[in-house]
Amino acid sequence: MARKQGSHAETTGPKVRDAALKLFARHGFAAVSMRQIAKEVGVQAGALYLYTPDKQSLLFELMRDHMEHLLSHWQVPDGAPLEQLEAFCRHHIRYHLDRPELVFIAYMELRNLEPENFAVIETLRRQYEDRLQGILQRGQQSGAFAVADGKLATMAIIAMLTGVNTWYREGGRLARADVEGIYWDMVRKSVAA
Amino acid sequence: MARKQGSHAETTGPKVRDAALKLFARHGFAAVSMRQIAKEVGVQAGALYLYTPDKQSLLFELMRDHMEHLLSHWQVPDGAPLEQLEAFCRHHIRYHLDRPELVFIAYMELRNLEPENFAVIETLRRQYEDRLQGILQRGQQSGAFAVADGKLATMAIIAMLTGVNTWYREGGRLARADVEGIYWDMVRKSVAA
DNA sequence: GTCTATAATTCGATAGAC
DNA sequence: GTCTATCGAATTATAGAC
Repeated sequence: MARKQGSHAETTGPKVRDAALKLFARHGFAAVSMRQIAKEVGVQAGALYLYTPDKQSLLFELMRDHMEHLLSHWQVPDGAPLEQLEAFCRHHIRYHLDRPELVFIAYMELRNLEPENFAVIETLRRQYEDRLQGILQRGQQSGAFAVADGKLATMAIIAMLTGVNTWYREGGRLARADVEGIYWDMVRKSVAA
Repeated sequence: MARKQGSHAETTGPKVRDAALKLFARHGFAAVSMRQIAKEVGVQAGALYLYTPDKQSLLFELMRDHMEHLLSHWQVPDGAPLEQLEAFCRHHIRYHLDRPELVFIAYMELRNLEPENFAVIETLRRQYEDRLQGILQRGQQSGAFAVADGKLATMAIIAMLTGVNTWYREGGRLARADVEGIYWDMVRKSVAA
């Protein structure tokens, strides 16, 4: 417990990732130094390079894993477009409220990605948007929705829902279930025929 | 024209502000150096300090001026809540599409403000949100709107509208007037009784 | 696997010449 | 009002001891 040196590969790896997540979310990628991350982990700066080739990879892997998990964690269920849209909205809010730091980084640090990394993240993000756009499109065709422009409505709904992370605080006036329900009600009405 | 030295106080001051605006928006406050700004302006780094006491003031004054202008540029008009809400939405979109860089900075660089500067900007932002919340509250009381939670609806609408800056590109598929109209239609329905 | 030490750059900000 | 030069500190990343 008191030793300052030794082998901790299994625990230090995740700790580096967690420290980077926390500090990037709080201060921004560019404002955080490798020494700050090392201090948070409890090692010297040089030791970080056993777990990441460089600072950029630390950011990219956080964002890529987040987007891939977002995509694999939820699929559009069978059913009517209205039910699919409700499932999307509720899942989006729940997932984003559960991971405020990852969500924040994924939206704020795009410009700090090197071009090839940026392209990867953008492709994943586009896949997520396409799921919602597909739901809206099928609802439009079936007459369940009245959406003047599918792409605009997709971006509008995602922006509206993701905004929950800017104001919602645990233990506040509204419970999570309330928040989910109220957002869903607004989305439902906004695309209603 | 070819001289590299001399007096340019009247032109250099605004150029410093414009260069900071452009570079902060593109790369982020923390990632931009005073030397980069100086290069963009066409002076040496030392000369910047004739126009700003430090880098932080450059950021703060951009954000403060933006928020103050947003507040003074538009007031809630007399009329029914529905008309007020339409005016708010259309103005918000128009104003934000006209100043994408300032809007981006105002939303992204809050965490790079020193505490006292942050407090000033937050107060201004809150004033803007309160205008919309007031409109929704009066509409709720008059029966024009059905809003389950005024604060949530305020944040949802602002997030949805501000999101236009993430995807809209001049000369694209939709004209500005179309974008305004479609967003307004979604907002109107989302709070409809 | 972690440490210490350091190379090579870059940073914000200032001093003083012109 | 601008430039050059520079201070002092911080940066990413690496080398080599243990």
